[in-house]
Amino acid sequence: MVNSRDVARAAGVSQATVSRVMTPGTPVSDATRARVLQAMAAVGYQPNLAAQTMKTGRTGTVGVVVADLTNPFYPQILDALSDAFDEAGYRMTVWVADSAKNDAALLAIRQGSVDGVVFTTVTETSSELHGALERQSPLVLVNRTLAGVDCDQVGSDNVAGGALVADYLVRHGRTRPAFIGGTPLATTSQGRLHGFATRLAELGHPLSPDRIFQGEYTHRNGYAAMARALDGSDAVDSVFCSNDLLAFGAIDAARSAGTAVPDDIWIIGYDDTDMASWESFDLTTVRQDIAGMAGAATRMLLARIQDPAAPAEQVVLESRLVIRGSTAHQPA
Amino acid sequence: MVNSRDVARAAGVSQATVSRVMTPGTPVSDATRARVLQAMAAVGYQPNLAAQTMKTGRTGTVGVVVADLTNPFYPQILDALSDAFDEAGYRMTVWVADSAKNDAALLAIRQGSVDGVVFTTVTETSSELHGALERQSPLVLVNRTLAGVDCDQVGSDNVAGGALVADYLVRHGRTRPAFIGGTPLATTSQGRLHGFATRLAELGHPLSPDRIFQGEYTHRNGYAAMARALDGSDAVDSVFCSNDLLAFGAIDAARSAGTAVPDDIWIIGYDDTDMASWESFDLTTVRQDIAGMAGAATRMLLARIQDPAAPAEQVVLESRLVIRGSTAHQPA
DNA sequence: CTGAAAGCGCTTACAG
DNA sequence: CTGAAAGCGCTTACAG
Repeated sequence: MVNSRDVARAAGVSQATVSRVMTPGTPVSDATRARVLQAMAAVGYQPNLAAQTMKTGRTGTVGVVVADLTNPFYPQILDALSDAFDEAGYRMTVWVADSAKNDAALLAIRQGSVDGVVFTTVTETSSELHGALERQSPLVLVNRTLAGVDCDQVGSDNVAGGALVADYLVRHGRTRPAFIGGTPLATTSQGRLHGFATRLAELGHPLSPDRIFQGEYTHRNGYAAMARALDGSDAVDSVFCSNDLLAFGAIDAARSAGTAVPDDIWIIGYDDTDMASWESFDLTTVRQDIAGMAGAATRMLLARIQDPAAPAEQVVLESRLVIRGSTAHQPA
Repeated sequence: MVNSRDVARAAGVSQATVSRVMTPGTPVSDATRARVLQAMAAVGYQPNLAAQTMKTGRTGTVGVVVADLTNPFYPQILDALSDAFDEAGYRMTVWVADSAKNDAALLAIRQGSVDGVVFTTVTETSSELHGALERQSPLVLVNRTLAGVDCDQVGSDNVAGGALVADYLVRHGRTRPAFIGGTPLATTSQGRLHGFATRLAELGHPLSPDRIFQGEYTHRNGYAAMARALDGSDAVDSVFCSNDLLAFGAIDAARSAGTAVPDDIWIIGYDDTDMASWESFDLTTVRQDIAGMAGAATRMLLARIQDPAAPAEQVVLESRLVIRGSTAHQPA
């Protein structure tokens, strides 16, 4: 591998001058700069990142932890994060799924292989996480957030989102809804259920416990839960799924059972992933501003890397209901 | 940040000894090792990766370039690659989409920020790629491959896959098929079309040019192409889409147009992504062994990193047709 | 504006 | 088995 010393030799300058040419804001004469740049091109020089990192303490790489990529929400947020970090000139190391990866990402900060980490999928307050925060490791929680934890967080108002759905259903006379949720460990699913159930109760149509189904955020579970909901003795007239993936499964189950959507049953999802608007699903869903979440997370992480001691920021994005064909009514 | 010198001080040994404790196969007495390990734990030591990289020339990180994550094929292969590299103890830097990212990944090898790169989405023979190969940069092409390029490649036999579909359709009397393909730049789509058209001609039912539709690999394009195919004056009785995502769009278009699948038209995809088996699509498709591709690519890249000068290996995986409800017949 | 030199935190011959 | 020392390839005060 050719290094800055080789370039220096070729250009007839010192190694330090080569380094200065690469560092914006350092004084180098135009003539010298030109000679060095030409030498760099001639020998095919690329600065060694490990050496730069060792001197500067910055890697130019951030970490991102995503959950299960079979949930289209994660590819979409990963895509948006990729664009944003790319724009900022950062590389992105990705850890996919399973909770052990959260700790791997935190370890990476300590080992100096990333400058900071975005978590899209925190499920609980681990001691590792607390340790990282005490060490002022730059990290941002996006999507799944943790109440009472003092760190940068970007989420949407899941409670309000759940309430939105309750309002909409009751307003249109759908007073016997079921709830199909993700794992209770997911703070997103918790919030959506809470907002939904609370508002239903306020409106005089409390959600009965046997109409609450919870499991992993998978198509299969959405399908299975819907099959059970349709099987129940008392007729369910609508289903609120705590994400789109579950709703796709629910729609498929309804289709298999010969239950018409929306004639016999209304189905509502959460996220507004690209697929929600596909004709196969045409899903009414609570829209999350995925690109907005990614943009805010990126901005916050980069700011945090600049100033690890700054006060933590919490961003809550608004969500809104997008009405499509899996329910029959336009909003009032 | 605590370094190995701090640990040495705490353990009452030299810094070199601390380093030896971390390096398997180096002689350290049990007593010393124990003292050092205890000191490491006490001070919360983590070795600095940039320093290790500078000495060893290895980063322990590989790069992966994926295209558009809205195509479920890519999340699936990314997932599989993530598992495989994780198992091997490597971190994974991901570049998402657009062809400029291929060059960014090649640059990363030269800068020493990754030890090697897996490309899932090469579209053409760029000079950058050739330069990288001359430099013996460790890289593997998976999924999209390049004939005549001397480097490690893992693909499936797209020509045979296309022929498989032609055989199947003609055997069941579907002799007026259309082809909906991805961008002609994608070697995958090229091969599938080639195999399909060639076999159709051999069977006496040549594919007419006005029944060939090509565009980006998106749901929208699958939809639009199907709409045009259904609109054509001469009746198309079947459609072969060069990936599942296009086929999902095609199914949605048929659904919107009131064209029954498979009664009026048969639809076949390629990939066998998870979604292909969802009830909404129930898609007959050519199955690619995605996990097998990822496993082979990982194995080959790690071997290449060990020995950059070894002869290149080309792996071609078999594909097979998975019959589902978007076509009516079980295989003969 | 430019060079000589120190040092980031490791690994690894070289002695002992 | 262990220590002292060199060096990986940069950045950045310190002189001039």
